[in-house]
Amino acid sequence: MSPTGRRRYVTQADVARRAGVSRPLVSLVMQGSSHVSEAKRERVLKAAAELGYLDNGVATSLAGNRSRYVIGFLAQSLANLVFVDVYENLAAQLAPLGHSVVVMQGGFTPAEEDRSLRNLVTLRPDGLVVVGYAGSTSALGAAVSSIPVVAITRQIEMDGVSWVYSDDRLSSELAVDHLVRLGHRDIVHLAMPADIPYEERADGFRVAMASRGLRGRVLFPEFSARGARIAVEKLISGEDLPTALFCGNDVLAMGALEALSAHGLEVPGDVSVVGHDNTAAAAHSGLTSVDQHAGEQGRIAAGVVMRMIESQDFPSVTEKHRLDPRLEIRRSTAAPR
Amino acid sequence: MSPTGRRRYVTQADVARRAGVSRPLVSLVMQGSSHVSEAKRERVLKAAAELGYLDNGVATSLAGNRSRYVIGFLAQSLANLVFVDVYENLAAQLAPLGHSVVVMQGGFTPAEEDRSLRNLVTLRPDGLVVVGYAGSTSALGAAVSSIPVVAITRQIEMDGVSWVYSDDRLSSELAVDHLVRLGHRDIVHLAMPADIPYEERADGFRVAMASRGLRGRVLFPEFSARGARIAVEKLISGEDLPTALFCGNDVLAMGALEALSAHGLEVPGDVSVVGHDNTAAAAHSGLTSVDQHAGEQGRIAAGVVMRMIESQDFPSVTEKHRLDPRLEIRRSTAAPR
DNA sequence: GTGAAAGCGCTAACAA
DNA sequence: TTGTTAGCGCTTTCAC
Repeated sequence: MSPTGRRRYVTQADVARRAGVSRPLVSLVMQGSSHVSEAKRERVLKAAAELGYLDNGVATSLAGNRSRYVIGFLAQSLANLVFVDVYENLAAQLAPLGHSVVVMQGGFTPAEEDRSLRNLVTLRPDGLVVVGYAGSTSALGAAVSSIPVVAITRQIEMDGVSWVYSDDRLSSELAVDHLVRLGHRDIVHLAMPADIPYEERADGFRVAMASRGLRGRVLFPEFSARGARIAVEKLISGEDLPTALFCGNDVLAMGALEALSAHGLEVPGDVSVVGHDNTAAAAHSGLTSVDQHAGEQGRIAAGVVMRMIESQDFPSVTEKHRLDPRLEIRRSTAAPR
Repeated sequence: MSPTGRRRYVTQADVARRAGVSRPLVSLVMQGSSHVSEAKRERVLKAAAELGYLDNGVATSLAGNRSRYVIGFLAQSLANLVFVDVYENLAAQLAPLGHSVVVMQGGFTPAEEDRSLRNLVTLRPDGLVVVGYAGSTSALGAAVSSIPVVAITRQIEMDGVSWVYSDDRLSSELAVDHLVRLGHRDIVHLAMPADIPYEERADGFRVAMASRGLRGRVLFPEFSARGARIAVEKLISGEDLPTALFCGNDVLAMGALEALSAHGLEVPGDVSVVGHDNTAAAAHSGLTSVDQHAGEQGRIAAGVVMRMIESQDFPSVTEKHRLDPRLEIRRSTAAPR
């Protein structure tokens, strides 16, 4: 025990001593090098097991390891299941290869996102995946100058940044098309905040409505289920209720459903509701929702980071992937009365 | 650019050169030491900003920094909002102090949990918070021998491990008491899997029922909303439906609600349903649910890790916190018909 | 208040 | 196949 009371982890030096070999030899064994005699390899492995050796990724990283990567994952919010979906698929793809992904939550303000990004970069990950990034591009630029970055959900045009993106304008087009075909003409869009970069969802809605000769109303509630609930309650009490609601994401849609049911209004009888992201919440509540293939985006991102990390001439090589969303129709949408 | 195409991050040496000071002086400034002249401090800060210096937590950690901690957070599942709730409160508590928390997802099998734990420990965090830990205690022991660990949701009696725990037996007692008072006598418990350590929830249910002279049935569905749905469908088709369902957590409860509504059964008219964790999902669907104060657990854990890290004689000092859950009553429960 | 020197645990040339 | 020697970027004595 050291003076501070902290115990030391077992190091490769400890293992080497016990196995009666040199220190670097232990390193070779740990990296799975094939240039080690079977006898020594076994001695080293045995000693390591006996001592309870746990490799020190910090030292490894400092020394410049190039075999097991750690990927940083910056999620705007962990409370939103789409992001978790992306993460799980990304991690599942990378884990079998021996790489790990560490997560940090950003936030909804650029300041929070910047702070989290810095904290994450401090760990010197070999690559970065950001999803729903709302931070400053300058902060991203600083990271990018040294490691590969892939942005999900945003098309960030920057040297060294790849992106995987589901077409948000098409999302809105799909939702509007579905509702209009059912016979709706008065549709309100509960949008994501304008300051976090999902403006294409709202723009797409306006365009989709306009192209059909309809005028769509766009509301910007506070970004939470509660905010959506309040916004919808205002519509109800103002007798300004449309026949359909298209929500920027499922979280907002949940709030809308709550408000509607609290006021005795039926879905889809009185109001049809469409969400976005097709999360578990949507499935549970029978919500029609736009699916942006979050899992697939995570899987694609895994491939992209790996290729970027191993590319000989980063940051000049970037990839851009655009996916087409699709609509999952459930019982929350029907023809208006 | 190095031969591999990777650019180098700006180091303190670069900053020192530019500011015309020695290398260690930059280190002092970065740590906010007060033993630096104002003039040099400014020169250093200016140079750092111009160069875009980002501190290297890896090197810092290796060198044995003791001022900004990184806490590892191992969550069984990020798709379960209770865990996210714990994380957010923990992080919110630590962030203002300059510490950061990195997240890794474990899993539902000991093997997965062990692997994630190792990956996390590899980053050499200054402390560890595990929630819903289902891994082997030996793997935990290896980590624990060097850093403070606090377990949430589990009472792990081990040297160097503190815990924060909401009384799971009481949870079941609260749920059963509520339902029995309403007049229910036939209650089924959809339990969490027996192999991940939540057996106290099921045990508590059995005890609570027995003490009232009732025999409670306990089912172990596959651990997912889908598993619960299938289990409840089986009850329905077997005409074996109780008047009330107490679910091990809200995810299972969501599945139960789905199955019920799919078969035209009313909640609470035909069946009352109680969940556990009082997540956003419960709030959205009007589900009565046991609240285990997840946020509060996260906040407490933050204090505990900090005290343990700064304790002079870790691992001898551990703390144990037990909370009393409470029942949040919503519209999913009522007297049986 | 500031600089010089040593070392954290590991990997990567290079020799042997 | 193995050992030797440096050095990653930082903090920390310890002198000055």
